[in-house]
Amino acid sequence: MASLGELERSVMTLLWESGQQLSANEVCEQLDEDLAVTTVLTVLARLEKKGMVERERSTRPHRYAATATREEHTVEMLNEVLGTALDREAVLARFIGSVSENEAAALRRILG
Amino acid sequence: MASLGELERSVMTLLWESGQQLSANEVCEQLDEDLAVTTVLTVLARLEKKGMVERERSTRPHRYAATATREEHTVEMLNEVLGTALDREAVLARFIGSVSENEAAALRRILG
DNA sequence: GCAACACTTCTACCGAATGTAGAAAAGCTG
DNA sequence: CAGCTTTTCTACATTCGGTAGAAGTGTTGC
Repeated sequence: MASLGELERSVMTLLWESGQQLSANEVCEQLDEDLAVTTVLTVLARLEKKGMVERERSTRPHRYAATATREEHTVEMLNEVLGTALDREAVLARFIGSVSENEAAALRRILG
Repeated sequence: MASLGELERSVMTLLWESGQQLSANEVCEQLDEDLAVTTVLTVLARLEKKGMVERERSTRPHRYAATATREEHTVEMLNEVLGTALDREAVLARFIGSVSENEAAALRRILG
């Protein structure tokens, strides 16, 4: 389970893109919408509960960072979806067939 | 967006497994839980709205069927997730690295 | 054609998740 | 300690999904 709401996703995107620990205030400023800091704090707390964000509590503005990179997270999601398949190989086959030729070529390279 | 609730998923599984059009009553009977038919009708209507189910309105017990096979649907989900990636090739590479050796072998075969 | 039954639609309620933020509490700094 | 910054608590609104009764519509046997 790692379904994210709209705002939660925006915050994650920010954390992923910044690649560093950010304070709630920094997140708040860098978001497009004009939200109260408490709102951002609530969202960060929820993301922490979901395990998507780690909080450094030893500094005074607490600092938050994504626990996984964006790519790692995406791969987790992919595996979650694949886990619902009855016939994994069949699904993989179709899936591979659905990506671009360039991507298929990259896969060939990777698979050796 | 095609996130499914528990019951919605059960109903889809049933439709996928039966592979045919079913009436609300049939779905109801074949479900493990003991639900009112109206409940099943509500769920089927919601699934129809989500585009996951097609309804034949010309027969009297309306008949419902999945619009895509289970595999097609899973692949769609995979593509949806992949669509959120910035660097698709990187994600694909990691993803492929996360499947079993057997599956990787199957992919090699498929990719020719 | 109508009564009785089958089926569908409407409406509603509940709980959980998410967006939103004020009020209150806690920590820091001069 | 006073005042500011930051965090926590609490709360409310909305939406989604599970659940189903009441009311409406279609069908069928007579």
